[in-house]
Amino acid sequence: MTTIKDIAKAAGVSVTTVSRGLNGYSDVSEKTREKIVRIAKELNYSPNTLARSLVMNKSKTFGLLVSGLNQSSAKDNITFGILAGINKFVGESGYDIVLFSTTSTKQREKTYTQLCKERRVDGAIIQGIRTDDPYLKEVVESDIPCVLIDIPLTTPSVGYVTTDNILGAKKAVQHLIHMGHTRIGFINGHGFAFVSQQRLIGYEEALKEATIPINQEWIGNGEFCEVAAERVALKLLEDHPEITAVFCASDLMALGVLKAARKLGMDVPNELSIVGFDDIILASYVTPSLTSIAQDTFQIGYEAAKLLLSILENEAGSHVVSLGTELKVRESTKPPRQQ
Amino acid sequence: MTTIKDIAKAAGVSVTTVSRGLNGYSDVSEKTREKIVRIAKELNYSPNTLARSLVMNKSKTFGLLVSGLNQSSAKDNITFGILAGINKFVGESGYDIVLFSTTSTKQREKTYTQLCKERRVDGAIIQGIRTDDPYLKEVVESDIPCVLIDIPLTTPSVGYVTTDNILGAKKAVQHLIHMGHTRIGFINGHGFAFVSQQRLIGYEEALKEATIPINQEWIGNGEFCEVAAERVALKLLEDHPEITAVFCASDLMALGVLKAARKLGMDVPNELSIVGFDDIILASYVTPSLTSIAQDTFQIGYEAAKLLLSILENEAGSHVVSLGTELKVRESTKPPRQQ
DNA sequence: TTGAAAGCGCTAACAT
DNA sequence: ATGTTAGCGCTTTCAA
Repeated sequence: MTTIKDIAKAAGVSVTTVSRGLNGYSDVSEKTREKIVRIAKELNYSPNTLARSLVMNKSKTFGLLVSGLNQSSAKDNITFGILAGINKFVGESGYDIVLFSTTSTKQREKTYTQLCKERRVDGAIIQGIRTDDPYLKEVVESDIPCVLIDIPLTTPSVGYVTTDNILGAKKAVQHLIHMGHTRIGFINGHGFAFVSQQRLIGYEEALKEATIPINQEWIGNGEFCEVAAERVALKLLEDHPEITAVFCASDLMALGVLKAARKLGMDVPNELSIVGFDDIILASYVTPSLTSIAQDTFQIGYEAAKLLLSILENEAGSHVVSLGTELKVRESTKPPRQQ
Repeated sequence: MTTIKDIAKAAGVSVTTVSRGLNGYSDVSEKTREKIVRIAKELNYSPNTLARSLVMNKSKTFGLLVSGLNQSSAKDNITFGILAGINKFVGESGYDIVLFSTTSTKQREKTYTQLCKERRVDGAIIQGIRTDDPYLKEVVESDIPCVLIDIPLTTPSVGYVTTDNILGAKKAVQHLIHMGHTRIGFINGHGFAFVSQQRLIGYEEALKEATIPINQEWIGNGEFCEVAAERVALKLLEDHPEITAVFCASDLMALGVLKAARKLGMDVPNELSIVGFDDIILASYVTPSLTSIAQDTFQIGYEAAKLLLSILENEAGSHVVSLGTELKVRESTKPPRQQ
């Protein structure tokens, strides 16, 4: 493996000069610089980023902690979208990404700070952890630059990217209200997800503004999981046949509700309207296709990486990025039948 | 940032002893070892893997070159599955993953070898490149341990993981033949994909074995792309109304063919049977659901990482892993109508 | 414009 | 069982 030492020897200069020449410093004569570059090429030289990072104390690396990089998340392409977005920005910026595997219990023994310090990442992006995750405390306490996705937390070194979940949920429920629904159920995720808290607020606000009373019995938690949502919806719809529409905090759960409705012999959308959230690919392909609140996961990832870089470079500016949503009206919603 | 030097000072021993103690060498007394570990914990020490990697000349890192980590690959979750599989294995093995962003043209200026050498990865996994990609030549010429996905190439340091695409394609076509189809079209990917070459062989073998003549005019290339496949299928089905079934080298393309059939007013499966490949999530959700040859992308990723580790550790054994497929019969295939 | 020397944090011969 | 020393490949004062 060629080193700058080899180049120095071949060029008859010192390693210092080689280093400077290769890094484009001005204080090296054009002639020697050219010579150095030529020899480096001849010798097929590649810089050793480990050595460089060690001495420069920065690695040009982002650490990535994503929870959804596993088989069970294949159906909702959220993690993938975020990953792709991060990848895009990072490709433009000269950084590389280290994927921390936090899936196994073994790895979970390492703290967030350890993970970052060991690999000497310049910053981290965290997605998919619950608000009660111990990592979060570390994120705040350490001064490692970090961008959280969907967790509202800022310090001088920490920012976050999220979607306007309140407004998104509101749009969904308002869509139902405008169609004439008043008895609207809600299958939320779980209380430890910030997005769930927000979407609940949006749900409640929409109802309040339409002076529709909120009925706690019509609200359930589906753990962001298709089967759990199906189970919860089954009970909800059986216990409360008055419900004419259900808003779900994720499309995956909406799929579960769809199954529940089918089991109960309820026609969607004629007897029950369903609105999802996320606009996953499946939403437009299932039958009936799913009305949903679209969020741009690719953009979320892209903005997260961008924000991290700006924090790293001490740029002034907000540490918060909030993205919009879009209501996609499809076949799963319809005005309620006249009674 | 705490270093072993700090620990050495605090413990009143040399850095060597600290290093040995922390790494569990036997030639250090239990008493001092305990002391060292205790102090390390007190000082909140994290090893600097950069320094360690530099001196040990290995980084406990796999480099990942995947082509499909972008927005346009969201519909087929192949890249995601592979990524998740790799992630699983890697999480169990103590390695970490560096995602090389090869999306941008800028990055593309760096050669494969440069990418790997700069980051000093111990090995690489490459997915989604074409057989005419210049990277491939480098993979062979360099002695960096590498596992290719779906590209049959072995050297002492290179292995590959693939699916039995010949048999897979054969199963698909045989399924159609068994149903009574004899005029079977084929929408392949493109000639620079190994899997396409294999699937073509499988298609031809199945026909030959059934003594059905091969008609080159019934074979087209859809570039593994939904819209391209739709276009190609449109022409194919118009020019050759005798065709009663189409085998597609990917589900995404099968979706395109489905659209083409719809445009031509052909009912699937009554007037046209369609078989796809991959068994992506969408396959079972579209209407009509898609008969498909399932391959396990998660397993591919897992096996790739596993194989790479075994190559790294100089384990004897084959450098080739070939996985099976499974025919999933759904609604898009049916015996041809009697004429 | 160039070079000598120090040092980033760690491991590993080679002593003792 | 422990310490001394050298060195991994690089950048960066400081001096010339």
